[in-house]
Amino acid sequence: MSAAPPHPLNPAQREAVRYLDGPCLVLAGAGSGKTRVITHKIAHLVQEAGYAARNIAALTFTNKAAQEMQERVAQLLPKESASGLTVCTFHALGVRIVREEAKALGLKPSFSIMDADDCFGLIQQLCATTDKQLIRRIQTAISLWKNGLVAPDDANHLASDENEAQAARIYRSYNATLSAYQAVDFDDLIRLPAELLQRDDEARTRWQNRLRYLLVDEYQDTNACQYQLLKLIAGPRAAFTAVGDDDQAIYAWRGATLENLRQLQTDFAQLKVVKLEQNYRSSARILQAANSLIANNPKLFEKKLWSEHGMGDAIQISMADSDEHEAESVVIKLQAHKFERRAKFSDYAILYRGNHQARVFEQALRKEKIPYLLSGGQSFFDRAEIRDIIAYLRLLVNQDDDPAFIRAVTTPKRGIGSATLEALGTYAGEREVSLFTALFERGLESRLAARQIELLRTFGEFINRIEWRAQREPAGEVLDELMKALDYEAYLYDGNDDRTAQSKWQNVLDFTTWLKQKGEEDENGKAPTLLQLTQTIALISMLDKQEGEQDAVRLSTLHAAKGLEYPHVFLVGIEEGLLPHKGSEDDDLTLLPTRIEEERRLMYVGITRAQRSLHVSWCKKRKRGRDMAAREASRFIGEMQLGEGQVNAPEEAPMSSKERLSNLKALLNKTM
DNA sequence: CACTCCGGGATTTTT
DNA sequence: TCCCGGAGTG
Repeated sequence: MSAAPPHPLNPAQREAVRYLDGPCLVLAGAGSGKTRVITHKIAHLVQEAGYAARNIAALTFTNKAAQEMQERVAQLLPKESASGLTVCTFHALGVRIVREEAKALGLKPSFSIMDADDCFGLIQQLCATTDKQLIRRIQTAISLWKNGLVAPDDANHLASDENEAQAARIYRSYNATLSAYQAVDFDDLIRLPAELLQRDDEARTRWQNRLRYLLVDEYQDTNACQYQLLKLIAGPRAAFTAVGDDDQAIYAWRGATLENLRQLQTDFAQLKVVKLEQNYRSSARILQAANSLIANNPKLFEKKLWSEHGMGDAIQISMADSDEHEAESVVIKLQAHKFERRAKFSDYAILYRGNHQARVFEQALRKEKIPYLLSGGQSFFDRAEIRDIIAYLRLLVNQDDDPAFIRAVTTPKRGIGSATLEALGTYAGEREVSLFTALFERGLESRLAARQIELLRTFGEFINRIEWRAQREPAGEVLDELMKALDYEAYLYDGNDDRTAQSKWQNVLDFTTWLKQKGEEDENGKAPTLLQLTQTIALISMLDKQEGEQDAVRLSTLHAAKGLEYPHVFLVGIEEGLLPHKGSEDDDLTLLPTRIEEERRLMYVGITRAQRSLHVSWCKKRKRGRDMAAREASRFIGEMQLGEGQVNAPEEAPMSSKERLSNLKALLNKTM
């Protein structure tokens, strides 16, 4: 995803952009300019093919990708002709459809969107257990079922053991509870539109006429449900372009299925396949290694990346004595390399399999006072203070949203505790109404002390008053008033030390500022309502103040590095058991028989992030309990087929720092 | 009986 | 880092 290169589209790219006679699959190798193809194709559709921008939708998986695409389209198309263009995530399109078709789906337009935490809590309630492992397992099972278009009944039928049967039962009541809350989960945002368009001819035609051309990014990451939705919207005209790379499919564990790539060919016999094989990112040697590695996977489509860049630097493989030694050694090499190349810290990335592996590298970098950025990090919208506010927003929009009610009514503390809520919950359950509705009912008065009733109703009336205002005033101002009325700032200072309270309050202010700004801006000139804002917020995870400018080494998981590129890459911990990860062997009774292949693709993704230099390392021993366990180099290192002269000799370990330095010097001489 | 403290272990993550 | 579980303490 580099900035648009100065050269014109290459022949394959041009073909992909211009082909409009039917469905089109673009197999875009790593670094082959896929974003460029999508953005140019949008421009082509508008400027050459006579499509109105409002009839075109480009779908991505992340907000970040959508934003980047949006920006790059803006560089190609004048603002007027891009007006009404849809560039958003699958889920954002889903919200739009669910909102407009709410009635047909049995939902109020003010439905809530539950995030993973809410759903976790919900499942916890339903199976009345505190076993987090179990809850998580059920949660992922439900998600996989939904993504695979498996209904609760089917899940029950397919259940092979009691555990699965239990999960299937919970799946059913989970859906029922969501309906009662007037809420949907993330998976429903795709599933509900897909089911609706399947059964409702009129709605289907309407959306088919509205979105007359679809472009799908990262097609290899789509799940069955998303493919279904795509097919339904594309309809018989099948006017779409899917862009993806089967070699970079690394999300099978999340429900994505390469089956969708295969099926594209069977579902659309007239499918045009265009391969983008010229890579604009990496040196030839890096591509050779990547090609050799991935050649070990069975091929869906034959594809071989090449580049016009020179051979470039030798790929380095090194072995370290321990994970600490590996970190130290990587940091030393990085410093020397940076000095030698006069590079910036931000030219370097250290990539690993699991988040926990970052720790030793953080320590080593800190010791050397090297600035670094840790990818991932907790999402802005997951912070407690932000979730508090969002709970209020959700409650203002949808009073049936019980999870939001519970969070709001207990934050800040207003003398309503678990006992009161339990009584309220029992009563609401009997009456089959939401907690909010129940609190105003006379029948509740026999169940709770007068004092508790009073507290609850005070809260209820408070929400009603704000809601009344929220319907006629801008969201940002209502929110300011709300914060003041809650004395939320004082609440933060009450429960935290000054420093954290201050930063939390700052987050709240950032959030309200952001919300106010969102409340104004709108390409069509009309401000989004509180309802729209609240539903949008649910889909945004990261506040996109990506500090891309900072000169700092990037630390990232291989998964999170997908789509990014760095001049110099260190792949660390490349050992059997870690990559491929243990438990990825094919032999056990996993649902997916292709785990090793996915691990290999993960390695492939790692290698192809590198532009100029690649450094692969592994540890001979790694801390395991009290002592060190022996480890082996990953089979993937061998599969890279590095010839003589392409690899520097593995560094011997253990070494003293002195030895290491002299070794390093030798290494440097060799490379120069 | 409950709470805290320490040590060990760890897939991957978005919406 | 974070989370979980076991042991030790009040």
